Amino acid sequence: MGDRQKKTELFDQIARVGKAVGNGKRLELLDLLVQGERSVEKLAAAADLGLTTASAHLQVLRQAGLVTTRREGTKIYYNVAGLDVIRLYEQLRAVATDRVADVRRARDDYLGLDPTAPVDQTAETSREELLAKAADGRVTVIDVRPREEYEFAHVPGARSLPLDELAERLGDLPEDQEVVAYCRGAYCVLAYEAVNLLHDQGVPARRLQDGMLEWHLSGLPVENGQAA
Amino acid sequence: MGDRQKKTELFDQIARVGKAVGNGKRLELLDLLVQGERSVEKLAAAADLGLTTASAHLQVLRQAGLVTTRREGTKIYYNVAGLDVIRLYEQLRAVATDRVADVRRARDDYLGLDPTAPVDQTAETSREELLAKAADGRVTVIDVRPREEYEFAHVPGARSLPLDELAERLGDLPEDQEVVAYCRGAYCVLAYEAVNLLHDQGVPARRLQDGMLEWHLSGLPVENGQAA
DNA sequence: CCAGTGTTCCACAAAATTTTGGAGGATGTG
DNA sequence: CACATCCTCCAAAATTTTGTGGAACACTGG
Repeated sequence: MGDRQKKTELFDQIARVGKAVGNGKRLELLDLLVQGERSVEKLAAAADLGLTTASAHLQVLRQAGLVTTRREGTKIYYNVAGLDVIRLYEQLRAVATDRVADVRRARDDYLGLDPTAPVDQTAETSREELLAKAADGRVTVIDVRPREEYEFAHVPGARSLPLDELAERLGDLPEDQEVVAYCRGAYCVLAYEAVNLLHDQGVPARRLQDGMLEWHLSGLPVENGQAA
Repeated sequence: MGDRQKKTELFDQIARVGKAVGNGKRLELLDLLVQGERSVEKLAAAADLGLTTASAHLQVLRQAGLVTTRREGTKIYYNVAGLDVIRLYEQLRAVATDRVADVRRARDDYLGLDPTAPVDQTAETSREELLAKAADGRVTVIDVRPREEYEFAHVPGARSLPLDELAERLGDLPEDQEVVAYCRGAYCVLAYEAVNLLHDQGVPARRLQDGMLEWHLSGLPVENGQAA
């Protein structure tokens, strides 16, 4: 009971899961999968990887139990294994952001934020605030992610308006109503860009704090299916 | 905003934290540190590592922001950086246990459990049950970890009775009262062994569900300091 | 200031992971 | 059945990580 060799074996086994999240590309794949299932082909393209390399990384994630697969015809769709995996990913991101200055720097750089500028509180809406306003119909919520991700899961009542199409479909938005845009999560640029675009057009717009990932983890309800 | 290179850089940075928990020996070190601060020397001995190897692993953990150091005279004590790190560790362990059959096998093997035998529910006490009984003074709670760990943090009202000393100090236990033993956490063997030993001596004993790690994460109060 | 202890830094060899291209398997289509 | 598509498996090359001694460094006590 409890000898050296078995102890090492146990920790090595757990480390397999750690190793799986110990590679930037695999985290990127996981980040994509959190938004919905995808084929190997799509994942490879989105993460800028060769097909075989992507496949190899996905095998590592699969053997660590973090993702599952589903075959449909000739394609194989990958998916995160469950909410616990999303929680692990989020916790990893939280620790990284809170504890490592380089991570914050890289994030600010990626999001194009000026770390010296004070955060503009009025540009963000909390989840609670959004729910309250949405109940009264006082706000238009737009999901600026690609349509497939919207279809997989979205904030109840939100409309799909992918960033690509936003500029040409400004007319679809109701007049004189505040717009709240959201995207994948805390590290997603789409909503930032959407809000900038809307502001340039004189539309009063705000960004939802974080995004779908955190909405999910908060245990808030989610809708799925085709756009209305 | 949001170009390929910066995205890769961001995920690679986050992966540094993932890599840190992607090695069995580092997990073992983390597991020790969760129970309290320790010098490099002690850590190396406990994890069965060379001094320089242990030091190297600790550097990786430190650069990932998972542990902090404190100098006291000639020694350097390592410590986990915060509750968020413990939460990450626990989440990793939970996912590993739930999602990977090999992890469960390794755990059962390490703990000496028979995976085919039904779990003996009566052998375990939940945290809630323990708190209720402890309030009435109907139970003797013993902490069977090494004394330093007890001193660093323990369940309020528990007595320190390290497994090493248990056999010779049976007389210290009050007669005719149930004994509940606990140790480090779900993967710690000490409490299992303590309960076995007590049963052999005819003492009615049970094991606390999980251990100090989970107690901590449940947000329950903790005491520290010398043994009473 | 010197000796001694505890720890980190450095450099090298060993081991593991990642990438890549090609072969091969499963499924669907004409 | 032949053929196309999508993906996995395999093996070799490129890159990282790990383990291990010795040198260097920081602090303490004399």
